[in-house]
Amino acid sequence: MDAEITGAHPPRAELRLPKVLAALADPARLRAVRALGRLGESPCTELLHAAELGIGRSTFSHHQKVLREAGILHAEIRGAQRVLTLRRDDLDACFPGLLDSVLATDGKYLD
Amino acid sequence: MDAEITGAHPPRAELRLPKVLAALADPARLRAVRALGRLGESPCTELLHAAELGIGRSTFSHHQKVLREAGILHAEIRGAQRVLTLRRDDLDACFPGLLDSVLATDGKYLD
DNA sequence: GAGGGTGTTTGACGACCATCGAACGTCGAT
DNA sequence: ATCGACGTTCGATGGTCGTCAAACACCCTC
Repeated sequence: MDAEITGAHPPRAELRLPKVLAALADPARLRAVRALGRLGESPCTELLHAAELGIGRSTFSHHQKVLREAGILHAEIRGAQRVLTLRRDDLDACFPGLLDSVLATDGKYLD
Repeated sequence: MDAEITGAHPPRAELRLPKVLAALADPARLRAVRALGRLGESPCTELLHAAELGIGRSTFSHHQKVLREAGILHAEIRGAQRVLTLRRDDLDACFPGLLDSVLATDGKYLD
């Protein structure tokens, strides 16, 4: 049965800018978010490969948790896998222009 | 004689998004940047008080250095004090919309 | 129900970070 | 020359972070 990850997603009113910025500040997480922005949605392992992060599964799991707890992405259990999506509506409501800016930034300014 | 702080300000082409985000992710630095956005320009001590950071001078000096090395602000020696300004043009050129978003975010999403 | 794929959790380790106080250098004014 | 305001630098401390490997839990399929 499909299900939410209860308790792990902060509601919109509890999003905080410093936490969001800190979550986006790590190069691996930033690449994952930008890849997810292109893909629309993606299971963890698929995103791990698509973003070419060069890190292990457990480390990615940690990053995914940080992004989730910052309110940046949403995880939904679908069958055997967790499908990740960006929380575009909530981010745009709280921090207008921030996500668009991060997704649109030229790749030459990444590393 | 008035002077630049040579060597401490990265040129526009060397700005990096993870570094900028990391610099903005600290609550004290974020408040300082937002206060500086309101003031336009400000000497260190004045900004330290205007932003109500609750930290000492040496700690503020450290934060100012982090922001400067990330390319977020510019420091100019004017007489006995350092006058700080945001590098709006460079930030807007590299990360369109980012600074505006950070400055415009509602204060209720800060802490 | 056995097996393979998927992702999490735990413990550990090294690196980095925010903070402070004290000492220092510099500038303008007295 | 001395003084006070301004800001930096240094060393130390306590906390947080990114990474990994190993072990675990879950789900789907055969």
